[in-house]
Amino acid sequence: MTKGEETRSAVLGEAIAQASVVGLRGVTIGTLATKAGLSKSGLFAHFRSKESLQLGILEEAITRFIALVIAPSLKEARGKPRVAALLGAWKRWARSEFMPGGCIFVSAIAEIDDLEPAVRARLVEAQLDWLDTLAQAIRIAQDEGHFRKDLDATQMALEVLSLAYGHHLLGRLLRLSGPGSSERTRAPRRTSLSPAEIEARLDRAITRLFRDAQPRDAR
Amino acid sequence: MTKGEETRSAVLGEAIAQASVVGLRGVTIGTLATKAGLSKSGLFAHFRSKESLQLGILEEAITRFIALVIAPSLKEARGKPRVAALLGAWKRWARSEFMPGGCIFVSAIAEIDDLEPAVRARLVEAQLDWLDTLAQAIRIAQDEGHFRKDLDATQMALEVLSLAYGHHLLGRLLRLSGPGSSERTRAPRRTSLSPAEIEARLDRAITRLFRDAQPRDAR
DNA sequence: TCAAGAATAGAACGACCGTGCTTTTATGGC
DNA sequence: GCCATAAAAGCACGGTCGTTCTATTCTTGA
Repeated sequence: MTKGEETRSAVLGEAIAQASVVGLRGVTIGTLATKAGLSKSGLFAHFRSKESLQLGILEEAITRFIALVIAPSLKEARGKPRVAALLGAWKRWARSEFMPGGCIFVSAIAEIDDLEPAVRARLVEAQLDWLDTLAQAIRIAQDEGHFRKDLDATQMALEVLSLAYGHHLLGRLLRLSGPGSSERTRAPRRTSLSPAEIEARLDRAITRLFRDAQPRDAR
Repeated sequence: MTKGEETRSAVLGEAIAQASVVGLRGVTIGTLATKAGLSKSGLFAHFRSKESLQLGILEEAITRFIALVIAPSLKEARGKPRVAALLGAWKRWARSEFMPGGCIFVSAIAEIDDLEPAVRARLVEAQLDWLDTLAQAIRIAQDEGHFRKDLDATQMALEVLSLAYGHHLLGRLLRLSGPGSSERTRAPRRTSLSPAEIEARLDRAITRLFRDAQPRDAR
């Protein structure tokens, strides 16, 4: 790998971290350059525009997603184990140390309205692929007899992904509201919810989904 | 209402629309002033800092949320009807015409990492209140015998909200990927998903949740 | 080893950001 | 209808944004 490619990929690593926190739009060339130990123009030379930088970040994230989530799971046994592996890998992905702000795709989807059209299109493509992968794994699980035949695989994939994304959002909401929050006075007997709680409850929800998806005679 | 209060609230209305699209952080004083037909400094005088503007936007959104979602639903009959009303009102809320970018809270939660601490704290407070309201309504439904006694109300509230937020994100992801997207070639037989589809599937998921929550003898 | 070319730095640009200060204009109670 | 006061505009500031152009330093293959 040539020197240029090397720094470019190092920059993208930093950029992913930054984007996961402040969003794709919030990644600033100046700040990114400083963090990466480059001058603004030195960094800029690698990407010839901000849009192309954003596309580069997204592409790098997609590559890592495939390597860390999709590929290992596809090596698992067909059927329920593979579906479970996909979800387990995603949960690990969502708290990867290289994305301190959580899953970069969730952030990007939330800010989709003001993304450059090309970036938005690529994001949609990637998410549809991911959804399709999930649905396909579920269909295979149906064929294997692990899940009910009359199950709607698309529906289940969508539910499971929604639960994951929703819990991810809510978990981060609480993670960043530590004991420093001004007044703990009000709100007397409030629903107990810590980030760890939320993760456990996501597990519970998915477990229930899986149980419901099993053939009747297996329940 | 004095003139100042009048324009202030008009500005906040515009600001909510803007924030739902570009996020709280993306709301710029200059752009907002232009949209509202004011000069930058004229608008700035109403809020003495950007942080206080953001807090004002959030507070106004919370007020509207209570008026449009919480209050009407609490007038519904105790039990399942009230829970259903809350969810129905939320779905209407999420596509209110005054929030062209979708639910402002979902956007805000996604960008929570880089919100001013005070704004973040208020957002957390509001979301916990909302979650609590939902859980409480579910508990009442249990007392009324509409839902199983051994149900975990917090768990169900979290699941339902996660599904709503997750579907909201994914629905918007597709809504903004109209027929203009460059290449429709690849990805041959892809899972059929339009925004309307997604909303219908959210309904299906919630219906299933409700059915599972009913006492066994009612199923 | 040395030159060709890649990689980076430096300085500058116009535009917009949030925020103060001063001045002008509109409002509303007497 | 006048006038104290509220509301809005005008203007200027230091900073940062993305981007361009030029100059310098480093890589690398013959």
